[in-house]
Amino acid sequence: MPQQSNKQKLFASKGIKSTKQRNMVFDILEEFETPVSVEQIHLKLSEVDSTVNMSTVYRILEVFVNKGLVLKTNIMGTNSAGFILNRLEHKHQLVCLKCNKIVPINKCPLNKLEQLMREETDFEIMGHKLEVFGYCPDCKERDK
Amino acid sequence: MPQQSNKQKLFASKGIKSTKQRNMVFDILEEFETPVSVEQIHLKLSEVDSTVNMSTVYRILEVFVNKGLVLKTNIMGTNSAGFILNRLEHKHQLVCLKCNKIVPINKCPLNKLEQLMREETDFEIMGHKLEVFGYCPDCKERDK
DNA sequence: GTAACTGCAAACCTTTTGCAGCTTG
DNA sequence: CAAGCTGCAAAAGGTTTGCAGTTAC
Repeated sequence: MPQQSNKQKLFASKGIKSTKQRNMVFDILEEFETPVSVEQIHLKLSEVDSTVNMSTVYRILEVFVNKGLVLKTNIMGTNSAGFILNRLEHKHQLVCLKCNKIVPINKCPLNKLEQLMREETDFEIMGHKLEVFGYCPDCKERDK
Repeated sequence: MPQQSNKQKLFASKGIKSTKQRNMVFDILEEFETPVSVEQIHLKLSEVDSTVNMSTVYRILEVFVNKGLVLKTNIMGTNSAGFILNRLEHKHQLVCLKCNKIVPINKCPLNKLEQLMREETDFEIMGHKLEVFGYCPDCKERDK
């Protein structure tokens, strides 16, 4: 099973001990292309194993973030954190400030910018997050 | 005093009633170029008027956000919201995932992208937020 | 076998809310 | 004056932590 072994290699390469819980959380993260809340992850986990504790999820995500496997952002319109796998490719979002509707953006002019910044600042760049704010057609009309 | 009157005009144009507290919060926001937490705002307020309540600050910021005067994001590495004036010009940041060091980015290739999105999605676009994540030179070395 | 991970329960911090009194236009 | 804003105190929501028991290497 090469899938399995890829994940194990990834964990090993980052110095992350492999546990049942960490494997499950990672699998869940792989299913999503937009940021997921801890609650969502915990809920999905519960379907398979209802003994896994919320604080365990928090701790696992903290490890993943520190090792660069996952990016932590926040979920628009809430006070909770959102977590997303730090894939090489990525998605951007256009977010309505009023109704929180989300429209994906399919263009990304930032790869060149990243390269430029790498050279200028000597940061090791892991990824980026772009959010564009505005009012969607519906809210735009309703409000004025 | 033309400054003052500009602010009043801005409030009026958005249908925001002018109060002592709102004026003070707005003035504080003007001092910052990166997102500020509610606590920071409340602290600064206290220096001038220690009777202003935290919940008032929250409610004022909510109004400002709903009227498009202010953008709500989050402060990296914390669980608290960050607020920043929705200026026409804006700044971007390069954030170290490890030590949370922040380096400003002086290039923004996104104005064209905004225009493009406006046409494609019919959103009324108010602004955008770009965060680039990585490890700063110091942390990059320290860790591997 | 040992260091690291997990579950549980409690603590902590941030944000929201109901209500009574006060301010602004 | 009326509508809307504010202060206070309490509740709600999200996240972190200490500890004892368990698991991965």
